[in-house]
Amino acid sequence: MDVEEIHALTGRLTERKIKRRQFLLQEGDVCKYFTYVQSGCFKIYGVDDKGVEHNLAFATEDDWISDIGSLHKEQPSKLFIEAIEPSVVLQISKGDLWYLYTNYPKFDRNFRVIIENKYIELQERLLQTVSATALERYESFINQYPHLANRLPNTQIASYLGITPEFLSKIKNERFKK
Amino acid sequence: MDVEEIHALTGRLTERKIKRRQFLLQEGDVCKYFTYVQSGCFKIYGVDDKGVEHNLAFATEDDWISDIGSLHKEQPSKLFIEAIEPSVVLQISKGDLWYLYTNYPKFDRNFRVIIENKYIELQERLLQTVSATALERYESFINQYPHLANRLPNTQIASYLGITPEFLSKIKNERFKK
DNA sequence: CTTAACCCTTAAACTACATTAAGGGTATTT
DNA sequence: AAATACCCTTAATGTAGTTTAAGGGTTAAG
Repeated sequence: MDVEEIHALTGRLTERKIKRRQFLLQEGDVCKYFTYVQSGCFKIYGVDDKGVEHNLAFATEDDWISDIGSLHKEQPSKLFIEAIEPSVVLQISKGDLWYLYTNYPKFDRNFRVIIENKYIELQERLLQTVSATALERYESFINQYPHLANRLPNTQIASYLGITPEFLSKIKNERFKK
Repeated sequence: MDVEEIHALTGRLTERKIKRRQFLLQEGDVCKYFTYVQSGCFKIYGVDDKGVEHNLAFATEDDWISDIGSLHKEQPSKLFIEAIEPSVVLQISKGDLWYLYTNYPKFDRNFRVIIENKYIELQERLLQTVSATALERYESFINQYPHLANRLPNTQIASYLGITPEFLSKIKNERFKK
Protein backbone atom coordinates (compact mmCIF):
# COMPACT_ATOMS: atom_id res chain seq x y z
CA MET A 1 0.00 0.00 0.00
CA ASP A 2 1.14 3.54 -0.77
CA VAL A 3 1.28 6.50 1.58
CA GLU A 4 -2.04 7.69 0.19
CA GLU A 5 -3.86 4.48 0.97
CA ILE A 6 -2.32 4.11 4.40
CA HIS A 7 -3.47 7.62 5.16
CA ALA A 8 -6.98 6.90 3.93
CA LEU A 9 -7.10 3.79 6.10
CA THR A 10 -5.65 5.19 9.32
CA GLY A 11 -8.00 8.18 9.11
CA ARG A 12 -10.93 5.77 9.28
CA LEU A 13 -9.66 3.55 12.07
CA THR A 14 -10.92 4.23 15.59
CA GLU A 15 -8.79 3.18 18.54
CA ARG A 16 -10.53 1.54 21.51
CA LYS A 17 -9.19 0.16 24.76
CA ILE A 18 -10.99 -3.04 25.74
CA LYS A 19 -11.08 -4.57 29.21
CA ARG A 20 -10.79 -8.25 29.96
CA ARG A 21 -14.17 -9.97 29.44
CA GLN A 22 -15.53 -7.03 27.49
CA PHE A 23 -17.41 -7.89 24.27
CA LEU A 24 -16.81 -6.58 20.77
CA LEU A 25 -19.82 -8.54 19.58
CA GLN A 26 -22.67 -10.41 21.25
CA GLU A 27 -25.03 -13.00 19.82
CA GLY A 28 -28.05 -11.32 18.25
CA ASP A 29 -26.24 -8.08 17.43
CA VAL A 30 -25.29 -7.15 13.89
CA CYS A 31 -21.51 -6.94 13.58
CA LYS A 32 -20.61 -3.34 12.72
CA TYR A 33 -16.82 -3.38 12.53
CA PHE A 34 -13.82 -5.08 11.09
CA THR A 35 -11.37 -5.07 13.99
CA TYR A 36 -7.59 -5.00 13.97
CA VAL A 37 -5.98 -6.25 17.18
CA GLN A 38 -3.05 -4.03 18.13
CA SER A 39 -2.41 -5.70 21.49
CA GLY A 40 -4.13 -8.22 23.72
CA CYS A 41 -6.15 -11.28 22.81
CA PHE A 42 -9.72 -12.13 21.75
CA LYS A 43 -11.79 -15.25 21.30
CA ILE A 44 -14.66 -15.69 18.85
CA TYR A 45 -17.12 -18.37 19.89
CA GLY A 46 -20.63 -19.79 19.65
CA VAL A 47 -22.78 -21.08 22.49
CA ASP A 48 -24.82 -24.27 22.03
CA ASP A 49 -28.28 -25.12 23.45
CA LYS A 50 -26.69 -26.46 26.64
CA GLY A 51 -24.87 -23.18 27.22
CA VAL A 52 -21.45 -24.56 26.36
CA GLU A 53 -19.01 -22.22 24.60
CA HIS A 54 -17.14 -23.35 21.50
CA ASN A 55 -14.14 -21.27 20.47
CA LEU A 56 -13.81 -20.95 16.72
CA ALA A 57 -10.62 -18.90 16.72
CA PHE A 58 -8.34 -16.62 18.68
CA ALA A 59 -6.93 -13.29 17.52
CA THR A 60 -3.81 -11.71 19.00
CA GLU A 61 -1.49 -8.84 18.00
CA ASP A 62 -1.49 -7.95 14.30
CA ASP A 63 -4.52 -10.08 13.44
CA TRP A 64 -8.00 -9.14 12.23
CA ILE A 65 -11.23 -10.35 13.78
CA SER A 66 -14.89 -9.96 12.85
CA ASP A 67 -18.01 -11.94 12.10
CA ILE A 68 -17.68 -11.48 8.38
CA GLY A 69 -21.05 -13.06 7.65
CA SER A 70 -22.94 -10.76 9.99
CA LEU A 71 -21.00 -7.68 8.87
CA HIS A 72 -21.53 -8.46 5.24
CA LYS A 73 -25.18 -9.45 5.24
CA GLU A 74 -26.18 -7.15 8.11
CA GLN A 75 -27.80 -10.08 9.89
CA PRO A 76 -27.78 -10.82 13.63
CA SER A 77 -24.68 -12.76 14.58
CA LYS A 78 -24.67 -16.18 16.23
CA LEU A 79 -21.27 -15.45 17.74
CA PHE A 80 -19.54 -13.63 20.56
CA ILE A 81 -16.21 -11.81 20.33
CA GLU A 82 -14.77 -11.31 23.80
CA ALA A 83 -11.45 -10.04 25.17
CA ILE A 84 -9.44 -12.67 27.04
CA GLU A 85 -6.86 -10.04 27.99
CA PRO A 86 -6.92 -6.22 28.26
CA SER A 87 -6.55 -5.14 24.64
CA VAL A 88 -6.21 -2.23 22.26
CA VAL A 89 -7.95 -2.43 18.89
CA LEU A 90 -8.40 -0.33 15.76
CA GLN A 91 -11.85 -0.59 14.22
CA ILE A 92 -13.22 0.35 10.82
CA SER A 93 -16.94 0.53 10.19
CA LYS A 94 -18.62 -1.28 7.32
CA GLY A 95 -19.42 2.01 5.61
CA ASP A 96 -15.84 3.21 5.73
CA LEU A 97 -14.59 -0.17 4.56
CA TRP A 98 -16.97 -0.03 1.60
CA TYR A 99 -15.76 3.50 0.86
CA LEU A 100 -12.19 2.25 0.72
CA TYR A 101 -13.15 -0.71 -1.46
CA THR A 102 -14.83 1.62 -3.93
CA ASN A 103 -12.23 4.36 -4.07
CA TYR A 104 -8.98 2.45 -3.62
CA PRO A 105 -8.89 -0.77 -5.66
CA LYS A 106 -5.87 -1.93 -3.68
CA PHE A 107 -8.08 -2.33 -0.63
CA ASP A 108 -10.28 -4.77 -2.41
CA ARG A 109 -7.13 -6.71 -3.16
CA ASN A 110 -5.73 -6.48 0.34
CA PHE A 111 -8.91 -7.44 2.12
CA ARG A 112 -9.56 -10.23 -0.32
CA VAL A 113 -6.15 -11.62 0.62
CA ILE A 114 -6.88 -11.27 4.34
CA ILE A 115 -10.14 -13.16 3.91
CA GLU A 116 -8.52 -15.78 1.70
CA ASN A 117 -5.95 -16.43 4.39
CA LYS A 118 -8.68 -16.71 7.00
CA TYR A 119 -10.48 -19.14 4.72
CA ILE A 120 -7.39 -21.30 4.31
CA GLU A 121 -6.85 -21.32 8.07
CA LEU A 122 -10.45 -22.33 8.67
CA GLN A 123 -10.35 -25.08 6.07
CA GLU A 124 -7.27 -26.64 7.66
CA ARG A 125 -8.93 -26.42 11.03
CA LEU A 126 -12.07 -28.15 9.77
CA LEU A 127 -10.01 -30.93 8.20
CA GLN A 128 -8.15 -31.39 11.48
CA THR A 129 -11.36 -31.36 13.49
CA VAL A 130 -12.97 -34.15 11.50
CA SER A 131 -9.90 -36.29 10.84
CA ALA A 132 -7.63 -36.08 13.89
CA THR A 133 -7.84 -37.28 17.50
CA ALA A 134 -7.89 -34.84 20.40
CA LEU A 135 -4.20 -35.49 21.08
CA GLU A 136 -3.25 -34.82 17.46
CA ARG A 137 -5.30 -31.63 17.46
CA TYR A 138 -3.58 -30.51 20.65
CA GLU A 139 -0.14 -31.19 19.15
CA SER A 140 -0.90 -29.15 16.07
CA PHE A 141 -2.41 -26.36 18.13
CA ILE A 142 0.89 -26.11 19.98
CA ASN A 143 2.86 -26.12 16.73
CA GLN A 144 0.64 -23.50 15.16
CA TYR A 145 0.27 -21.21 18.16
CA PRO A 146 3.30 -21.87 20.41
CA HIS A 147 2.86 -18.51 22.18
CA LEU A 148 -0.83 -19.14 22.92
CA ALA A 149 -0.29 -22.50 24.58
CA ASN A 150 1.20 -20.82 27.67
CA ARG A 151 -0.73 -17.59 27.41
CA LEU A 152 -4.27 -18.97 27.47
CA PRO A 153 -6.05 -20.81 30.28
CA ASN A 154 -6.57 -24.49 29.49
CA THR A 155 -10.32 -24.06 29.58
CA GLN A 156 -10.06 -21.84 26.51
CA ILE A 157 -7.74 -24.22 24.69
CA ALA A 158 -10.04 -27.15 25.46
CA SER A 159 -12.98 -25.20 24.07
CA TYR A 160 -10.99 -24.55 20.89
CA LEU A 161 -9.98 -28.20 20.57
CA GLY A 162 -13.56 -29.35 21.05
CA ILE A 163 -12.95 -31.29 24.27
CA THR A 164 -13.55 -30.78 27.98
CA PRO A 165 -10.88 -29.25 30.24
CA GLU A 166 -10.82 -32.56 32.14
CA PHE A 167 -9.87 -34.49 29.06
CA LEU A 168 -7.26 -31.92 28.05
CA SER A 169 -5.73 -32.31 31.48
CA LYS A 170 -5.53 -36.06 30.94
CA ILE A 171 -3.99 -35.70 27.48
CA LYS A 172 -1.33 -33.27 28.71
CA ASN A 173 -0.46 -35.59 31.54
CA GLU A 174 -0.04 -38.63 29.28
CA ARG A 175 1.92 -36.57 26.77
CA PHE A 176 4.31 -35.38 29.48
CA LYS A 177 5.03 -38.90 30.70
CA LYS A 178 6.44 -39.92 27.32
CA MET B 1 -21.21 -7.25 -14.19
CA ASP B 2 -21.46 -5.43 -17.53
CA VAL B 3 -21.36 -6.95 -20.99
CA GLU B 4 -17.69 -6.04 -21.23
CA GLU B 5 -16.74 -7.95 -18.08
CA ILE B 6 -18.86 -10.95 -18.92
CA HIS B 7 -17.14 -11.09 -22.27
CA ALA B 8 -13.70 -10.84 -20.69
CA LEU B 9 -14.61 -13.66 -18.31
CA THR B 10 -16.24 -16.08 -20.74
CA GLY B 11 -13.32 -15.71 -23.14
CA ARG B 12 -11.03 -17.04 -20.41
CA LEU B 13 -13.18 -19.94 -19.27
CA THR B 14 -12.39 -23.38 -20.66
CA GLU B 15 -15.12 -26.00 -20.81
CA ARG B 16 -14.29 -29.56 -19.79
CA LYS B 17 -16.39 -32.70 -19.56
CA ILE B 18 -15.49 -34.75 -16.50
CA LYS B 19 -16.29 -38.43 -15.97
CA ARG B 20 -17.46 -39.98 -12.75
CA ARG B 21 -14.47 -40.59 -10.44
CA GLN B 22 -12.23 -38.32 -12.45
CA PHE B 23 -10.08 -35.86 -10.47
CA LEU B 24 -9.82 -32.10 -10.87
CA LEU B 25 -7.13 -32.06 -8.19
CA GLN B 26 -5.06 -34.67 -6.41
CA GLU B 27 -3.09 -34.42 -3.19
CA GLY B 28 0.43 -33.20 -3.86
CA ASP B 29 -0.48 -31.26 -6.99
CA VAL B 30 -0.65 -27.49 -7.09
CA CYS B 31 -4.20 -26.35 -7.81
CA LYS B 32 -4.17 -24.49 -11.14
CA TYR B 33 -7.81 -23.53 -11.67
CA PHE B 34 -10.82 -21.92 -10.15
CA THR B 35 -13.65 -24.17 -11.33
CA TYR B 36 -17.29 -23.33 -12.01
CA VAL B 37 -19.63 -26.35 -11.96
CA GLN B 38 -22.13 -26.11 -14.79
CA SER B 39 -23.63 -29.56 -14.24
CA GLY B 40 -22.85 -32.63 -12.15
CA CYS B 41 -21.41 -32.93 -8.68
CA PHE B 42 -17.98 -32.86 -7.01
CA LYS B 43 -16.57 -33.58 -3.59
CA ILE B 44 -13.49 -31.96 -2.04
CA TYR B 45 -11.86 -34.10 0.62
CA GLY B 46 -8.73 -34.95 2.58
CA VAL B 47 -7.39 -38.40 3.41
CA ASP B 48 -6.03 -39.15 6.89
CA ASP B 49 -3.10 -41.42 7.89
CA LYS B 50 -5.42 -44.42 8.03
CA GLY B 51 -6.57 -43.83 4.47
CA VAL B 52 -10.03 -42.62 5.46
CA GLU B 53 -11.60 -39.89 3.31
CA HIS B 54 -13.15 -36.81 4.92
CA ASN B 55 -15.45 -34.72 2.74
CA LEU B 56 -15.10 -31.01 3.39
CA ALA B 57 -17.74 -29.88 0.92
CA PHE B 58 -19.75 -30.73 -2.15
CA ALA B 59 -20.24 -28.54 -5.21
CA THR B 60 -23.14 -28.91 -7.62
CA GLU B 61 -24.62 -26.80 -10.44
CA ASP B 62 -23.85 -23.08 -10.28
CA ASP B 63 -21.21 -23.39 -7.55
CA TRP B 64 -17.47 -22.74 -7.55
CA ILE B 65 -14.86 -25.18 -6.30
CA SER B 66 -11.10 -24.97 -5.83
CA ASP B 67 -8.39 -25.39 -3.23
CA ILE B 68 -8.02 -21.68 -2.73
CA GLY B 69 -4.97 -22.06 -0.48
CA SER B 70 -3.04 -24.13 -3.00
CA LEU B 71 -4.09 -21.94 -5.92
CA HIS B 72 -3.16 -18.78 -4.12
CA LYS B 73 0.15 -19.79 -2.58
CA GLU B 74 1.14 -22.18 -5.37
CA GLN B 75 1.79 -24.89 -2.81
CA PRO B 76 1.02 -28.61 -3.12
CA SER B 77 -2.53 -29.33 -2.04
CA LYS B 78 -3.52 -31.68 0.76
CA LEU B 79 -6.89 -32.25 -0.90
CA PHE B 80 -8.63 -34.14 -3.68
CA ILE B 81 -11.42 -32.79 -5.87
CA GLU B 82 -13.28 -35.66 -7.52
CA ALA B 83 -16.42 -35.97 -9.64
CA ILE B 84 -19.22 -37.95 -7.98
CA GLU B 85 -21.29 -37.70 -11.17
CA PRO B 86 -20.47 -37.06 -14.83
CA SER B 87 -20.02 -33.29 -14.95
CA VAL B 88 -19.36 -30.27 -17.10
CA VAL B 89 -17.18 -27.47 -15.73
CA LEU B 90 -15.80 -24.11 -16.78
CA GLN B 91 -12.28 -23.43 -15.58
CA ILE B 92 -10.23 -20.26 -15.31
CA SER B 93 -6.48 -20.41 -14.71
CA LYS B 94 -4.78 -18.48 -11.95
CA GLY B 95 -3.02 -16.25 -14.49
CA ASP B 96 -6.25 -15.31 -16.22
CA LEU B 97 -7.97 -14.74 -12.91
CA TRP B 98 -5.17 -12.40 -11.87
CA TYR B 99 -5.47 -10.62 -15.20
CA LEU B 100 -9.16 -10.01 -14.56
CA TYR B 101 -8.49 -8.84 -11.00
CA THR B 102 -5.98 -6.30 -12.27
CA ASN B 103 -7.89 -4.99 -15.27
CA TYR B 104 -11.47 -5.17 -14.09
CA PRO B 105 -11.90 -3.96 -10.50
CA LYS B 106 -15.38 -5.45 -10.42
CA PHE B 107 -13.85 -8.92 -10.49
CA ASP B 108 -11.94 -8.26 -7.34
CA ARG B 109 -15.27 -7.35 -5.80
CA ASN B 110 -17.15 -10.31 -7.20
CA PHE B 111 -14.58 -12.89 -6.27
CA ARG B 112 -14.14 -11.37 -2.85
CA VAL B 113 -17.86 -11.87 -2.34
CA ILE B 114 -17.68 -15.47 -3.56
CA ILE B 115 -14.88 -16.21 -1.13
CA GLU B 116 -16.62 -14.39 1.69
CA ASN B 117 -19.69 -16.54 1.16
CA LYS B 118 -17.54 -19.68 1.15
CA TYR B 119 -15.95 -18.46 4.36
CA ILE B 120 -19.32 -17.92 6.02
CA GLU B 121 -20.47 -21.39 4.94
CA LEU B 122 -17.30 -22.95 6.30
CA GLN B 123 -17.56 -21.12 9.61
CA GLU B 124 -21.11 -22.32 10.15
CA ARG B 125 -20.03 -25.83 9.31
CA LEU B 126 -17.17 -25.70 11.81
CA LEU B 127 -19.49 -24.42 14.52
CA GLN B 128 -21.92 -27.24 13.78
CA THR B 129 -19.16 -29.83 13.76
CA VAL B 130 -17.89 -28.92 17.20
CA SER B 131 -21.19 -28.14 18.90
CA ALA B 132 -23.81 -30.53 17.50
CA THR B 133 -24.43 -34.28 17.70
CA ALA B 134 -24.34 -36.49 14.62
CA LEU B 135 -28.14 -36.52 14.45
CA GLU B 136 -28.33 -32.73 14.62
CA ARG B 137 -25.68 -32.42 11.93
CA TYR B 138 -27.60 -34.85 9.73
CA GLU B 139 -30.82 -32.87 10.20
CA SER B 140 -29.17 -29.62 9.21
CA PHE B 141 -27.44 -31.26 6.27
CA ILE B 142 -30.86 -32.28 5.00
CA ASN B 143 -32.25 -28.79 5.55
CA GLN B 144 -29.30 -27.14 3.86
CA TYR B 145 -28.96 -29.55 0.93
CA PRO B 146 -32.37 -31.21 0.46
CA HIS B 147 -31.52 -32.20 -3.12
CA LEU B 148 -28.22 -33.81 -2.13
CA ALA B 149 -29.71 -36.07 0.54
CA ASN B 150 -31.27 -38.30 -2.13
CA ARG B 151 -28.69 -37.70 -4.80
CA LEU B 152 -25.56 -38.83 -2.93
CA PRO B 153 -24.70 -42.29 -1.63
CA ASN B 154 -24.85 -42.50 2.15
CA THR B 155 -21.14 -43.27 2.32
CA GLN B 156 -20.43 -39.77 1.00
CA ILE B 157 -22.88 -38.10 3.36
CA ALA B 158 -21.41 -39.99 6.31
CA SER B 159 -17.93 -38.82 5.32
CA TYR B 160 -19.23 -35.24 5.22
CA LEU B 161 -20.92 -35.56 8.61
CA GLY B 162 -17.78 -37.02 10.17
CA ILE B 163 -19.29 -40.40 11.06
CA THR B 164 -19.19 -43.96 9.71
CA PRO B 165 -21.80 -45.19 7.21
CA GLU B 166 -22.87 -47.77 9.82
CA PHE B 167 -23.69 -45.08 12.34
CA LEU B 168 -25.50 -42.98 9.73
CA SER B 169 -27.61 -46.01 8.93
CA LYS B 170 -28.49 -46.33 12.62
CA ILE B 171 -29.38 -42.65 12.93
CA LYS B 172 -31.61 -42.71 9.86
CA ASN B 173 -33.39 -45.77 11.16
CA GLU B 174 -34.09 -44.22 14.57
CA ARG B 175 -35.17 -40.96 12.97
CA PHE B 176 -37.61 -42.79 10.73
CA LYS B 177 -39.25 -44.62 13.64
CA LYS B 178 -40.31 -41.35 15.25
C1' DC C 1 -24.38 -64.63 -17.89
C1' DT C 2 -21.23 -64.17 -14.40
C1' DT C 3 -18.21 -62.01 -11.51
C1' DA C 4 -16.66 -58.26 -9.28
C1' DA C 5 -17.23 -53.89 -7.15
C1' DC C 6 -19.98 -51.04 -4.52
C1' DC C 7 -23.62 -50.00 -1.27
C1' DC C 8 -26.88 -50.54 2.72
C1' DT C 9 -28.13 -52.62 7.02
C1' DT C 10 -27.90 -54.98 11.66
C1' DA C 11 -25.65 -56.28 15.75
C1' DA C 12 -22.00 -57.24 19.26
C1' DA C 13 -17.83 -55.70 21.27
C1' DC C 14 -14.96 -51.79 21.96
C1' DT C 15 -12.87 -46.90 22.69
C1' DA C 16 -12.40 -41.98 22.80
C1' DC C 17 -14.29 -38.73 25.13
C1' DA C 18 -18.13 -36.65 28.40
C1' DT C 19 -20.16 -36.23 32.91
C1' DT C 20 -20.15 -35.89 37.65
C1' DA C 21 -17.94 -35.18 41.82
C1' DA C 22 -14.46 -33.74 44.80
C1' DG C 23 -10.19 -31.27 46.57
C1' DG C 24 -6.80 -27.85 46.29
C1' DG C 25 -4.53 -23.71 44.08
C1' DT C 26 -4.45 -18.85 42.61
C1' DA C 27 -6.21 -14.60 41.14
C1' DT C 28 -9.64 -10.87 41.52
C1' DT C 29 -12.97 -8.45 44.05
C1' DT C 30 -14.87 -6.59 48.32
C1' DA D 1 -7.84 -10.04 54.90
C1' DA D 2 -11.50 -12.41 53.62
C1' DA D 3 -14.47 -13.95 50.27
C1' DT D 4 -15.53 -15.15 45.87
C1' DA D 5 -14.82 -16.56 41.43
C1' DC D 6 -11.85 -19.03 38.44
C1' DC D 7 -8.77 -22.72 37.27
C1' DC D 8 -6.36 -27.33 37.29
C1' DT D 9 -6.30 -32.11 38.36
C1' DT D 10 -7.73 -36.99 39.42
C1' DA D 11 -10.87 -40.67 39.27
C1' DA D 12 -15.26 -43.31 38.73
C1' DT D 13 -18.97 -43.96 35.82
C1' DG D 14 -21.52 -43.22 31.48
C1' DT D 15 -22.30 -42.71 26.32
C1' DA D 16 -21.85 -41.35 21.42
C1' DG D 17 -19.80 -43.16 17.93
C1' DT D 18 -16.20 -46.89 15.98
C1' DT D 19 -14.77 -51.41 14.67
C1' DT D 20 -15.44 -55.79 13.06
C1' DA D 21 -18.14 -59.10 10.96
C1' DA D 22 -21.67 -60.86 8.22
C1' DG D 23 -25.59 -61.08 4.78
C1' DG D 24 -28.11 -59.33 1.01
C1' DG D 25 -29.08 -55.93 -2.86
C1' DT D 26 -27.85 -53.36 -6.99
C1' DT D 27 -24.97 -51.75 -10.54
C1' DA D 28 -20.90 -52.08 -13.62
C1' DA D 29 -17.51 -54.90 -16.12
C1' DG D 30 -15.55 -59.18 -18.41
